[in-house]
Amino acid sequence: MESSTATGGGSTGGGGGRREATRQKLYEAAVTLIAEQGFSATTVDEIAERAGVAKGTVYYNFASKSVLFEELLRHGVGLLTASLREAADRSAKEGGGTVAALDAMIRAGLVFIDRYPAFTQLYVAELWRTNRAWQSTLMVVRQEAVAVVEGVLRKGVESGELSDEIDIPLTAAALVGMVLVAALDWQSFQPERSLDDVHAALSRLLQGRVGGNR
Amino acid sequence: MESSTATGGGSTGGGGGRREATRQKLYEAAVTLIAEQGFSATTVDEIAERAGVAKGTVYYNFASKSVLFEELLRHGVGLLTASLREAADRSAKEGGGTVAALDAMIRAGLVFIDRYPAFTQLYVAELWRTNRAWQSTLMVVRQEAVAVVEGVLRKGVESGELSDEIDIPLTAAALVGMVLVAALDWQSFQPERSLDDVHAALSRLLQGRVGGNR
DNA sequence: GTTTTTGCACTGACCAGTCAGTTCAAAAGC
DNA sequence: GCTTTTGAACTGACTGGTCAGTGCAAAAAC
Repeated sequence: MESSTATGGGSTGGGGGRREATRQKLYEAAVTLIAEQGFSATTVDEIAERAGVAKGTVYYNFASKSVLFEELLRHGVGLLTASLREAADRSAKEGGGTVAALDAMIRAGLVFIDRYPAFTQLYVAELWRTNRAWQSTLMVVRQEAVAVVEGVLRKGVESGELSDEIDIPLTAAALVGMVLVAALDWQSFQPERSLDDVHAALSRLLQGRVGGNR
Repeated sequence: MESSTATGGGSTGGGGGRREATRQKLYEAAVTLIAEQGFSATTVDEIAERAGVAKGTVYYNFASKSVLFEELLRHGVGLLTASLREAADRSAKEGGGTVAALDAMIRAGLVFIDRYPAFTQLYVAELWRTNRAWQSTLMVVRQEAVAVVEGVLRKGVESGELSDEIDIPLTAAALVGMVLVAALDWQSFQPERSLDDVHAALSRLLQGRVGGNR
């Protein structure tokens, strides 16, 4: 269903769907390899080989190795952000309140990581690196994701559900970190656990049933 | 001065001898560079230059680039573990209970990260990578650190202070992640905040004053 | 006199990026 | 219909450069 049509219907660009399919294959190959080995240790030859494509094709489709990587990052974080936002909105519609919304976002985060573990790994590994070409891309993209969480927290404070003592940016970062790290640990070191287990543990922590009042 | 190595500390100039001093300088140079650029993107020549040492000296002191890195990891995580354990023990001696011990460990973690940001960054970036030579080293060393947190949680459950519903390994991972990510975010994106601010935010989260009962 | 460091030339592997050439399906010409 | 042309997509050998690691004689430190 993919490549045979060169017609491309109303799509822009001369080649139609073939090109997009190639790019997709390259993304997929790159994300796994870079997550496993890191950006510098992954060669363009490897990416091309894993995608089943010649090296030249990589450079036909992307200006450089790092441009390929940057577009990968943008695409992936876009997906995550959309997923978080959707979870928050749905929860809001169901009228569960702020804590329910946070909980829904935790679950959405876990589902995302479960589905795209390689991307998550790569994101975490690169996020705090300074001195790299794509650093600014990463910062923008990070802020987008954290902002979704901050938005929910802010609403909670405004509505009086959450104490106005809480530090919104720091708390948002901590929550994101909690989910990220717990999920990566789950994938790497306790893959036998179910998503529900992990969600339950994080939920308990969020709701203060670990260190909390009783 | 700013020494962001996790390798400094303890041994004063006198004890180690000339060779040890050289190794320290190499650790310090390597940790910063690798945190900034990643392992593969950092060259041995760079490390030697930053350490103010000839390239041959690197190979006189370490069998290879990756051996240097592995020893760096072991050393750094050793310091972190010791610091966490000490915080937990001191808190236990003061009789503050489990939550106080967890809180003390959070602070110890923050202090460590504040002192050795480069090491922390590098550790997080490498921790979930598969396929690398030092992967097994990392797993051992990670388990050591998480085990300290798990120990405290376990004690809390046994003494009835914590619900026995909590999932100890997952909760420990989540707590570690929370501290790690919040601290790295603090360093990278909100460096103007004080350690106390960050500690307070995390403390609140731990004690359930965010999503918790009231 | 032994250990450690230096300086530097050298090698062999590896790798990002290039480019001249190939493929093939659709459009144009007949 | 059928041949020819076009050009986007793709190919893979090749280049120029980089880098881990070596070898070694001489200096420095202890």
